[in-house]
Amino acid sequence: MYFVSGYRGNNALSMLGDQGECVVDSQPTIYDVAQRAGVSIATVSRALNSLSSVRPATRDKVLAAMRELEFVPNSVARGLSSGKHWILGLVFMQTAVDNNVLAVEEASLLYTDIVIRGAEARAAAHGYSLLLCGAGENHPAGMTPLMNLTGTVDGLIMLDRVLVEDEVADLSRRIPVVLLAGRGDSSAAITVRVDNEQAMRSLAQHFIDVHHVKRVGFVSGHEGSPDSVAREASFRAAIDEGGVTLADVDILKSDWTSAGGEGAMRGRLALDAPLPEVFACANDQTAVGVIYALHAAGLRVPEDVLVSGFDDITLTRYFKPPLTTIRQSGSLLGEVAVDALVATLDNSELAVRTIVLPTELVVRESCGCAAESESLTEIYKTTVIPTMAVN
Amino acid sequence: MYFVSGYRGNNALSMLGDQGECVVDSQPTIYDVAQRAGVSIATVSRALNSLSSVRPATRDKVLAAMRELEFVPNSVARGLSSGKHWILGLVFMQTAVDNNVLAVEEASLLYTDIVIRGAEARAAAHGYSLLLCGAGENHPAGMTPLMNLTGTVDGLIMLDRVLVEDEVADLSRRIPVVLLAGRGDSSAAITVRVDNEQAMRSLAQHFIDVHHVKRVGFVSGHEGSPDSVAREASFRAAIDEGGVTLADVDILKSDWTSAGGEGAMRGRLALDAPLPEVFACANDQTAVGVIYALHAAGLRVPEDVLVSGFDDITLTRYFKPPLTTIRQSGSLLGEVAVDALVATLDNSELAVRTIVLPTELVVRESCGCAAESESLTEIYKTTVIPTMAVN
DNA sequence: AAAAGCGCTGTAAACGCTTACTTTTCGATG
DNA sequence: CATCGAAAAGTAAGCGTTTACAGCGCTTTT
Repeated sequence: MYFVSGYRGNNALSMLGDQGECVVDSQPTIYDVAQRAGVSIATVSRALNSLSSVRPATRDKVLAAMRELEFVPNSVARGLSSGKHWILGLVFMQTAVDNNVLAVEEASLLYTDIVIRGAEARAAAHGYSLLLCGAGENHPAGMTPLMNLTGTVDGLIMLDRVLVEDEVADLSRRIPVVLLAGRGDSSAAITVRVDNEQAMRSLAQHFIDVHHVKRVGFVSGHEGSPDSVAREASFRAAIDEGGVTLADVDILKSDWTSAGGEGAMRGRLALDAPLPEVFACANDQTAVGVIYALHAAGLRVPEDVLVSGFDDITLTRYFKPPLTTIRQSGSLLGEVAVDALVATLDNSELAVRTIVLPTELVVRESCGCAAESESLTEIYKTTVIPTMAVN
Repeated sequence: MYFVSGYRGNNALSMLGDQGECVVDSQPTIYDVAQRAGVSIATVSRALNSLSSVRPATRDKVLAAMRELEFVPNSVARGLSSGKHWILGLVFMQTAVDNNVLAVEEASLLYTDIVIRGAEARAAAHGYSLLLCGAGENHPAGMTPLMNLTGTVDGLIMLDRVLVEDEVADLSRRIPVVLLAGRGDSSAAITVRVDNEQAMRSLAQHFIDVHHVKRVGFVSGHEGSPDSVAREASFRAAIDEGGVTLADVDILKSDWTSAGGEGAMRGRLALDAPLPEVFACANDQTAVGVIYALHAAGLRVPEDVLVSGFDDITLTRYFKPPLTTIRQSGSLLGEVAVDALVATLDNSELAVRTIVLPTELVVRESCGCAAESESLTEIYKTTVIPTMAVN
């Protein structure tokens, strides 16, 4: 039996009945547990971390005391002491949420959210929580909040190039950073992205080889978004190779949203110039808006114009016509990002600096293929996914 | 000029060039700043918190030192010391994300994500970050991870009744909790929810008064979900009052997803019993699936059967037919939840324990109203939103 | 039987900050 | 110019853990 010398604890279970109200009284600490179990705080800590060298009998005593006191370890204190926080940060573009709520709710939604969910699930599997950090127009303060996270999270995942290269480098000098949907040329961080090149190439080939189009159009995502830029460039490249026309007038600027796609197409229709045979859209929502505008103008899809999307969000399967699109797995993207980050955290070294995920062309009716071919998905599996030690 | 007595710092700017790699060396602390500025750490802390009583000249010296050292305050240490973490936790139902990724990606998506985004934006406005914590089938560990968060976050927002009342009470004994989409009967926590009753009542009235239906059906959300239960009960009550029939065979079980809605309707159609004139669905995705199944069976909407949704997610506006639905603002829900939580954190006391947000009936074509009436939205504004001190 | 080794456990010093309390500084006053 | 009081700055004690190091009681070795 030992006597704890510098005992500081003060709150052996003060569980004053169940009065329902939120009575936040100070919680028991390892000092309380130690006292009750008749051991030192070091032993409590060791038992807590199921570390080596605690005699079973002692461990049981400690565990019992913890149970009796309803002890919950303070993860902040653990974090301060050990430098490990078990929290991963995820930074994403958060478009303005103001009074005009409903008008903007959709922007870039869906896809980003699926990534977030994939990341969360995987993080949880590794024992981490996910700290969300929106960035964008209505999150003004710039780098400061991100820098402050630096002491809270163990690593950072950044979606959609929220920062410029220099800022990423600044950040990654403090903690490991994984970039999502970047262009893959960051020297400061690991990059995980989807194979936009192969995706747009297969789409272009499909249009050319199967539907024999001679003239195509493209509807972009949000200006400057790396994914949008990559998709446009890759599509153009493949189209050029095929000897098909992509006129400037047929490259429409949108913003990832249905409303944007609708607006862009209305604008194009107003020009009264002859339309291309097909519009490839930077994502599914845009395609939905584009088709809506075409319908409104009395044009049929795919009879008069072909349209394709990107992402394969679930809902577009239920559209009329069902959307031909590129399937990419957002959750996989999030999962791989987390795996890469955790691997970095564990090994401090990763084999590859860039991971490219495969896509798949999903042929449905909006490109003019027959309804029966819906389940016929031509698969263009691409790049290697480096196997990473998971778990 | 002072000499710091117990100086512990050790890393005056060790910014070894820019070698791009992630070199995580120990960061400067207030001790380093203090030394460089020739003051004590207390003064540094006070300058950092722009607290009273720091002479401008001194403050400038300190700030300059911080800038030179690229000092970033360690928020974990601040949290441990002050008990304030500037992090809010948000717990949500995370449906399985496994190999069968694409099949399940949609479930409960969209709406929850909008809530999350609203919460994040508002939290950021208050200076807080959002810590995401998924719960559900693939997040096994039960209460433990939530309890552990207790020392990390200042408060908790829980979506969709992830926990039973007892568990909520356990949690709220440690930190303030706000419940979302609950039934409003928790004594342990503040509840924020949408006015399902008024919503379903106005929908029922519309069907009865305008479309003179005699027999209706309902397609539920995920079993046991409080929102689904509330919507079904309210719809039934309003329908009963109107003297209209809601037969058991016309109450279909679904799960918030399009696939679920489609499956449920296929099952109903297989019965070969006469259909009701209208199916009210628990959310928009379900309605999309239901319409899909009806179309597949050669039935027209709204000519043969009327259909309505709930949520007013953006994409359903672009469907054929455009969906009649109940608009609720997910981001508002998230924002109000955060406001309520922050208010609790500030005042330790809030006027109301339950906040009910209004909904709005949005009449489009799927209920049989003319296309022209699309923008004619009958507004049934309901309950009071208690004005909360924001900012 | 003393020395050495090993397995547990205790002590105390971090971790990086906030803050109560104390001391110094400085301008104003008589 | 000494005195006083407020303002500014310093000292040190936490906050709740982890962990290096030390110590104690055994068993094993010689």
